[in-house]
Amino acid sequence: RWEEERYPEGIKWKFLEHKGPVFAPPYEPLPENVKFYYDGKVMKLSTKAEEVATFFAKMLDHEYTTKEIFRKNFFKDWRKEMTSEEKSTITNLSKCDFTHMSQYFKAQSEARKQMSKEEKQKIKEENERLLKEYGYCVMDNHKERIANFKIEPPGLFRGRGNHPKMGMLKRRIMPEDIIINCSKDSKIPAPPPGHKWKEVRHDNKVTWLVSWNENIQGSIKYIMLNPSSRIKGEKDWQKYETARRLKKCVDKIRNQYREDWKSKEMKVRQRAVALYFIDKLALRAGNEKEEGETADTVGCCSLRVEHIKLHPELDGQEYVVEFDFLGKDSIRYYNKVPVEKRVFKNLQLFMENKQPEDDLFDRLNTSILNKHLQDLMEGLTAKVFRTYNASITLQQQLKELTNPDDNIPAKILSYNRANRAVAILCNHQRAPPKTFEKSMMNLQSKIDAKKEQLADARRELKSAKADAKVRRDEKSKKTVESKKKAVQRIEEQLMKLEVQATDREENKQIALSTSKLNYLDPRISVAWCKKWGIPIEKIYNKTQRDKFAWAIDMAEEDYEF
DNA sequence: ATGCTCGACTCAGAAAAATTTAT
DNA sequence: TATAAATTTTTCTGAGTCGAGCA
Repeated sequence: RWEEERYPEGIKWKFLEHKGPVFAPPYEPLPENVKFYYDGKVMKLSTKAEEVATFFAKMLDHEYTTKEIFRKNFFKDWRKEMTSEEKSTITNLSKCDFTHMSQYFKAQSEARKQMSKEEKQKIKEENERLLKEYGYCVMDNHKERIANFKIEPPGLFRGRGNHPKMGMLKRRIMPEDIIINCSKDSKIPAPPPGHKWKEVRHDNKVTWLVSWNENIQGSIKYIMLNPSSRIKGEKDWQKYETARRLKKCVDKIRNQYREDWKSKEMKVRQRAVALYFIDKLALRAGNEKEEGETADTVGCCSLRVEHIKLHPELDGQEYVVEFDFLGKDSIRYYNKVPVEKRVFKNLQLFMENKQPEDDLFDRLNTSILNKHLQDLMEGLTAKVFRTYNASITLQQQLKELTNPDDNIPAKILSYNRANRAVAILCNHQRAPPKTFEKSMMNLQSKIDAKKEQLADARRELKSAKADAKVRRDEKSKKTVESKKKAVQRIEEQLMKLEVQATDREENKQIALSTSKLNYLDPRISVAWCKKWGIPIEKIYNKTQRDKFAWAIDMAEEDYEF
């Protein structure tokens, strides 16, 4: 079994064979009748300029294309692709008219939807062929699914939030950009005809199969294995085992940081307050970021004075800290938290004589914090607290919310509520679905209809009972029984709908999947399912069952995180 | 020691695609 | 029963974390 350690320190595999990546399809120029207009006049673009223009045209309905930075970055990069003639003509983006191009793409996608069954089937088969050929590799003795075997196509960079590089051109990746990683004794993948790989290497200290440099941030991108693979699953399992080790010593660590709030050293106090936030609020570590290269977001260690407000008293509570900042992916974190007096006093001290844009923890960074954590427990880092607190919260909430007498849908509602508690803790949010209001109304009208149906069924039952009382024969007794069953069935259906409505309403802006996939020890969920006889499919879909296969056959109903 | 950069990996929500349900 | 709408699942790729290596 792969759960057992089989590799020497740092060695990730002994044998690795794969077919290399799938490249983005080449650009297909627009048909002659699709026009681009500049300053009201038709203009035929060179192929390169046209390709980049289509990227913009395809996004025309998106809010991005109205943003100043997006337009500026796009225009700058687009001009680099133009011929000198085009460059001298096209000098103002506002005079460019992409609407015809945009309409053409909309018509295309409409046509795609209207394709016949046979055509759709053909495309499906082609995708399956591609997956079969390029979607798998052999790592040691297993055939494993590859996560992202397709190279990202060229396009316009879309950052999250207020990203300074939004709209820049993401260039096309060629075989000459690609580094292949595989074992020496494997069949080396062949580059496309007429091309060469940048490099072929044989590094079994890393898990990736393919890498390339990306031109926006200058970072490296990788092709790696699917979460269902041994190499990812084993790592995932280890992550939860580390979090369980933290469970054993978390009380000691908490006592320690509470002591440190009183330390003579500023650095130690800051470390202790930051750790308290990470533990209590499940904040991310907060590495420093290069200014101007990315959106302005922060985590715990990079919090600035402007991100918190101190309220000696607020709404009847003492010592309230009000957090308001943008975290990962520019998701807003807003929270009012009552804290211990010592924490409050320390925060006042840290903020003394500082400007709003100054660091709150000026003597602290993630490296200092993680070094300290390493001393407290082997393998302990800031993110382990998130995993630990998420998993322990799920376990405890499940214990609290599961009612043994509930039916399966009600128990699943309890599960979702426990999951939701974790998502809220971790601040996993989503944009409310576009159709949310409408979908709630539909559900409500279904509930109303069901209620009426129930009332009818009850009336029928009543009259059947009266009838049976008079006639006192077998046949009318049977009628009563069947009417009773009908009422019960409808009651159950109604209840199911009401549960669904509650669940959906509570879930409006909460994203459950991130915590489910990355923070909750799956063995807790598996054990809960076993304990209450809930089919695992009700909790995990196919992908999730594949990812958590290790937990599904490992955990028994008495598993404790 | 310390700080900085880079590489490799995990984690993140949006969007597209597939599937299910309603009409 | 075909089509459209709603919902769920999968894909996509950007955004973090964290440790190693180097000056």
